[in-house]
Amino acid sequence: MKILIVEDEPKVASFIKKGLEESNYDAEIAYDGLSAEKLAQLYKYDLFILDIVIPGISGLDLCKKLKNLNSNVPVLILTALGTTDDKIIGFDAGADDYLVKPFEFRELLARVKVLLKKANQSHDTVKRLIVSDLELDLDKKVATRGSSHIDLTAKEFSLLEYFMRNSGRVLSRNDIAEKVWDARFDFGTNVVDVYVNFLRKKIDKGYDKKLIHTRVGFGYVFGEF
Amino acid sequence: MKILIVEDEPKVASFIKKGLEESNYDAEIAYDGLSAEKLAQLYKYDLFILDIVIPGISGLDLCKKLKNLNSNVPVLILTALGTTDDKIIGFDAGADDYLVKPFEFRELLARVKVLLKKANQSHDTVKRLIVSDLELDLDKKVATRGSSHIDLTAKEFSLLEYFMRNSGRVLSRNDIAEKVWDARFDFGTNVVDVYVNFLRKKIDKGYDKKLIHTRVGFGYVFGEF
DNA sequence: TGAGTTGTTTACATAATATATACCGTTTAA
DNA sequence: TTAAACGGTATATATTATGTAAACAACTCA
Repeated sequence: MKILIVEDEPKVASFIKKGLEESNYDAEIAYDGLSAEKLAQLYKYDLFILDIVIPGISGLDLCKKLKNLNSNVPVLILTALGTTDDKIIGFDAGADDYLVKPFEFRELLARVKVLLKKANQSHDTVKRLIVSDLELDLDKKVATRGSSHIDLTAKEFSLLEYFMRNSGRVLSRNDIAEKVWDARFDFGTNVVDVYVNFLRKKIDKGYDKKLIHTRVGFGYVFGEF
Repeated sequence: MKILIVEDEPKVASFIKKGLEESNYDAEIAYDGLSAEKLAQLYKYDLFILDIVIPGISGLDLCKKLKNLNSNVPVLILTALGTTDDKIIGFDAGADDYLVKPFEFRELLARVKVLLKKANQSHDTVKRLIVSDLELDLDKKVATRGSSHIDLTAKEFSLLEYFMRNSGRVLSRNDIAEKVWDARFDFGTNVVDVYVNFLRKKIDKGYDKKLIHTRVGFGYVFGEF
């Protein structure tokens, strides 16, 4: 995770950088608006931390420019300007969060984590999928419901993964066959039904709250109800 | 955009509710943890605003539960507990933002806006058709009128979808039969009438404003009148 | 290599549910 | 007033889903 810190006070900048690096983030510093902009054009960052009062352009204008470049990258404004008016202006410039100096580093870290988590979710670096009390470990290829481990075969696993990644959405047999079995078009088989049955036995049997639901005429939905 | 406010102080709760409604958000209040949980299971919210100190379970536990239900829905913690430790605990519970009372409403609004923007961006695969107070969720294959869920069969669903996509236009039985039943030409059957009847029972029965109207000699129109 | 094991798919009987039809009473338009 | 159009319901038919068994395939280890 790459973070760009835009801050003209060297002491503050390196304090933040060190702290972030201790938490295994990859942090860089730009001491003015112009170099920040150039860096942002050259490299791909996952988060910007901006001071408002910086040499060159204002942090707010920089924020707008960065958002123009790629509005998906979150911006956290970190500044001494703490009135509500300041904050509103910051948010209007496109900031995703606004933290007032002086601040405790732990809070900054927590907020950074939240901002990066969001970006990640859409970016698919997730190691585990969680729906209700069911957890699917994508590395270990096992599921856990409540406190009991559930072993899955390869097909069961990919079916469950597909279900969990699309929980709450009704999936037709065709959708499922396409994604899990790479089947082109309607093929005269009931593999999907059979595997749904297998999964139910392993995941839902014995539990009050069922997670696999059939929508007659539509397909299946995964999730709590 | 539907927001659930969990706050036991009636004054504070309704203050927030009014403010949000002035900005055209659809806000509801739960005065304790248990009812909040139930509401969250029944309805789809786009944001939760939680106080930590509430009757029933703690706001933090509630936050965890909500995130388990659907981690995509953002949670903003709004509380009087303002130490950094409190905040860290809040973020650890899965909160997306943490605002300390007393606060200026404008700041809350700005933060709410940011949280909803994000949710929309990443989660915009939810396709819904909306006509009047009726909503058809194309992913979940359910309709919602006012706040009550309506289950539909496959044929009912595709008929309603056709209606909603062509609301305000008079649709002849032939049009409908062609699109929903793939029927070529006039066929000696009354399926369309029967299914319109089924839909009326599920959608219009008990409501003052009917959405399905018959144009004798022409067909049907869908929409408010 | 080949017997045993496990995983995957097919086939089919049974059950659940949706859909279509037929019918009759009611409303509508001329 | 009358014929056509529509609303509503019961029932038969067709479709869709479940669960089991067995066939087939792939992989394991002596």
